[in-house]
Amino acid sequence: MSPSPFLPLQDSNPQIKFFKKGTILQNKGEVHLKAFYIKKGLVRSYTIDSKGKQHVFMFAPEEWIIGDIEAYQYEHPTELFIDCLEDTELIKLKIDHLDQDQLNHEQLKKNLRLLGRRVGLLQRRVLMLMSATASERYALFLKDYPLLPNRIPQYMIASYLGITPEVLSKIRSQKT
Amino acid sequence: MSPSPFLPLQDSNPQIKFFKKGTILQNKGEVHLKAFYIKKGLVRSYTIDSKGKQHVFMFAPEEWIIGDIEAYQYEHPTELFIDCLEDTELIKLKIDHLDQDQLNHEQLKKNLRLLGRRVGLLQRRVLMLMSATASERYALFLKDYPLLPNRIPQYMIASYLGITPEVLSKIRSQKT
DNA sequence: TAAACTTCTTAATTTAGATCAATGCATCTC
DNA sequence: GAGATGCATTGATCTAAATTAAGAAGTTTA
Repeated sequence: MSPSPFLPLQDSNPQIKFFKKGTILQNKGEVHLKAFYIKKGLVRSYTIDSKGKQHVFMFAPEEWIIGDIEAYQYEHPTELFIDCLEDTELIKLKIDHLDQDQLNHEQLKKNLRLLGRRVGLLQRRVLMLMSATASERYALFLKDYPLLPNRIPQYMIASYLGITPEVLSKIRSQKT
Repeated sequence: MSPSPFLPLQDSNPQIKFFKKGTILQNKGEVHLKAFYIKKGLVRSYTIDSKGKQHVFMFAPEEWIIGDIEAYQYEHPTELFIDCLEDTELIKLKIDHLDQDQLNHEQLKKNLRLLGRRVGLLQRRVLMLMSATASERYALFLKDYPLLPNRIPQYMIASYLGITPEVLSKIRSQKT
């Protein structure tokens, strides 16, 4: 797993919430968005395209933050669903905690580093999607996230990589 | 064009530099990275993959900032080349101006918004690369960047969209 | 203005990966 | 413990887009 992000703003009294596997935390079309800091468990965000197909945008295991920064920044309803892949403990954050006035200097700098890393991750993902073959994509995924494959169904990994589950299955069988 | 970013840190005495079309501003493998604020002209970043093929990562016209945040954040040599597509006036920025200590509260908040928008742009790009057909990609590009097509050779637009110039040519001829 | 590059277009061929379909296993659950 | 549901595997097609190739315009340069 890549170097983990961190909590951008400690609520004075952060409330940990519990959710069962399968719970939907955010639906497409919602406007007043939250972000979620994952204490324990595994969460994912995804879109559903015009043909009804799911595309995994990201996975968030322990210590990650997940939310829709795009919708927040550009002020429109979210395209992303967010749901729990495992029983999960998390802290709800207001997404505008990123740049709120009351934040102090240190907290703002933390958030900058957090966002910088996210930009970096996305840059690598874009370049991968533009140039890598199916098996190169899987190899990169294993390198970046060595621990996740055991916790995530393969068809979701395939979706994250932009390939079909059938192709991923074939790649894995060839690798033996 | 999407809402434009802005200068994250005004140097007390910013030095405008001039470069001719074709000038390379950054080479793959460089370590002490700059970012560039474009006053006038057009600049692009791209990678070259193992088969020698170019992939355009982004275009930066007037008022945009371009650099390699990924390499900066993860502290490794850059994968990105940066060059001028037009004669260009720009201001060189230290890339660590993003989160440097001497920045005041307002400047940090500006930088947060800047990075937030970049995350948003990249999120949309990832989802596009995962789900859109060649002609859907071109349609999205025209919507997001209505002014750029006249300034950029088509084979570079194709590269940005992750398709071949031949396919883009066919799409454009059908659209008439 | 001739030669040399660039860029775009068009068409024929190939291919990686998608789609479709059938089967085998686990796990739930009633 | 019988049926249902969810997921992985395998193989047979299909297809969108890549590759290859060649020529037409347009631009630079010398």
